[in-house]
Amino acid sequence: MVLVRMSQLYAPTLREAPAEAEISSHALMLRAGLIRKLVSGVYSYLPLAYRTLRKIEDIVREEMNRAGGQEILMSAIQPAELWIESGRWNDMGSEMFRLKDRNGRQFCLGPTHEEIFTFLIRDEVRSYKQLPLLLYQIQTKYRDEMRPRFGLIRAREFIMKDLYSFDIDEAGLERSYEKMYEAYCRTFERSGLEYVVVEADTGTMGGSASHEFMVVTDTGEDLIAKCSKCGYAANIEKAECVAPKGLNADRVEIDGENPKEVITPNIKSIDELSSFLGKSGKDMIKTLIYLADGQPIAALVRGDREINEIKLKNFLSAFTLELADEATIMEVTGGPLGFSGPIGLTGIKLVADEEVPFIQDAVVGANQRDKHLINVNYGRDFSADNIADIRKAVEGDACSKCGEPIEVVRTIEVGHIFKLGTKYTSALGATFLDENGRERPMIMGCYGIGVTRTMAAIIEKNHDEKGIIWPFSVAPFHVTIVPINIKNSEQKAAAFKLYKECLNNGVEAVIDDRDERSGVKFNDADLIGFPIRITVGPRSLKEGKVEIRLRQSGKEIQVPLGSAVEKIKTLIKEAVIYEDRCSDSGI
RNA sequence: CGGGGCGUAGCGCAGUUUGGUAGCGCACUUGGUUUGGGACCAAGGGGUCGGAGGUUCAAAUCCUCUCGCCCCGACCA
Repeated sequence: MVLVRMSQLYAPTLREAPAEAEISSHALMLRAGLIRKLVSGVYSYLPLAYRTLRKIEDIVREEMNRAGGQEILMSAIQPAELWIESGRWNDMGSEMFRLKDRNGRQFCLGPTHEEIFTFLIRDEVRSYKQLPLLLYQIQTKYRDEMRPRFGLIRAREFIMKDLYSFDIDEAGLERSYEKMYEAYCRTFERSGLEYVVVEADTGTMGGSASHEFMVVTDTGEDLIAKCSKCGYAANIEKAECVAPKGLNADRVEIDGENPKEVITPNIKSIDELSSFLGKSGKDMIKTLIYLADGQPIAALVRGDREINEIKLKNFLSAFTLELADEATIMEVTGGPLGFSGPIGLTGIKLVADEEVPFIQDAVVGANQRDKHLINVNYGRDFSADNIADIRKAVEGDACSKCGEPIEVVRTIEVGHIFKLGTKYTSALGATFLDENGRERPMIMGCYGIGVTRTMAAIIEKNHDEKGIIWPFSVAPFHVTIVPINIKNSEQKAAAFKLYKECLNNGVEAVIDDRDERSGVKFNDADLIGFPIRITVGPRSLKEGKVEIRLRQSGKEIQVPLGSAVEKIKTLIKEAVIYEDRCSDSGI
């Protein structure tokens, strides 16, 4: 190991955070000299960051290998042909960085690698005897995000571990998936990250099941619903809502007043309608006109609810779903935007949320300008073609598993695992011969961990007002040795002696040999977040001692110079015992 | 892509309303005094004011176009 002197280390720290950094992890990575931005969403990883990234990668690597994965490395450049074969050349849209070679042949910078992994194995793997096969890489991915943000949380270039499993049947996929699930848990535990696993939507990846590994933090981009009682957790896009009970949706005993027109001048939103009529949004039905694969449909939810477009899209089995423009609304409903309602809507499919039939004497749009209808009841005045769970879950909703109220919290997605099935293997012709000599497509799974995003999430979860607090397992260095005054020969000699001893004992250390005031060095140490700081100063040195301070707790102890390294080794071991235990559990 | 904001020294900002030829703090260099939680004194270096065009005797400042960056939204393995 080489001497690392703070005076030489390229870790330019900043007193003030650049104005562009909005969240702690981003600001701290810039301030602590971990990263610098090249362009929007593209960053350079400086020595401290790169050391941590390699540590995270090593943990990932160990866990992938343990689970039977074999590491390979593929190019970031991929030919368009394979994406055209899978149908995703168009599906990925402008999120894909595309380029052409000198002959005009089209390529992309890989946003993900299902196609080329499948291509890699399709001609070589011919027999069930070669399966299961788990291949992975840790590599740079490119996505031209429409809105990069939060530093490394949503970048356009990022490091990712992606593993792909190929199995002979569903049972095999199930086993591979379980292994990966387990490996992910261990990876994040070892990285010092608290996480929750949630059920997730499979999105454009396709496939039957999927789990996301989420880190709960106020600055996260994803919302999840979780139940503290039974532990059920799901991405908000996926979180099921429980249909209301008690009332019978097919009730016939409605004998109140008939629907009546009311004049609602220029009242378009539920809020406006609510204050105009003095009624709650709960007593209204919101009717939204969507284009599903280009065909207009009407979606109905309670006035105070929001449509979950993912649920609606999945329910309709549509490829695309978007709100209809005003012209389409006029054409379909006969009225302008803001006055749509279910009564008299003909020729288009009506999908109502499960709550809709239970709204009594509801307010709905009249499909005419400035008019709404009151006293509207489902079953008597209108009915829907389908009733389905299409609303967004909200805080306090009943848990779909146990009925207790759910919590909605913000999270960062650090890992995502999918059961893909045969979507890619069929499209790309990755087949094998089974025991009976029959040709079958392989059953595929894919499993991603955002390495750079994980680093950001670790900081997001482990910092205070002074800076980063690295968990031992991913800290760029375990120890920083700080001589109070480097010009004092006694301190300097003691500090370097200690430092060499650290190196000889495999303790990862730096020495802050800068001719700075102690305050500057202490503050930088806190900012960078070394788990242990050893202060070599006149106070304790006159008794032959040095001070060991823990970043996490702020606890400080004095130990004789001669036994400092032993003490540190013990401290590191204690922090690492947990990792060992974790590594030995399970399999 | 829609809405909003911002581009002036490495970082944080003032100056723009009312045009007159660029400034503050931190950082940096040199010398000195200091040295246990971001020292002090002195002397310095560093900016085609994002870019292009225009108006004007004169543009950081006014006009037009353009590029970049950030935030909110829509989107997303």
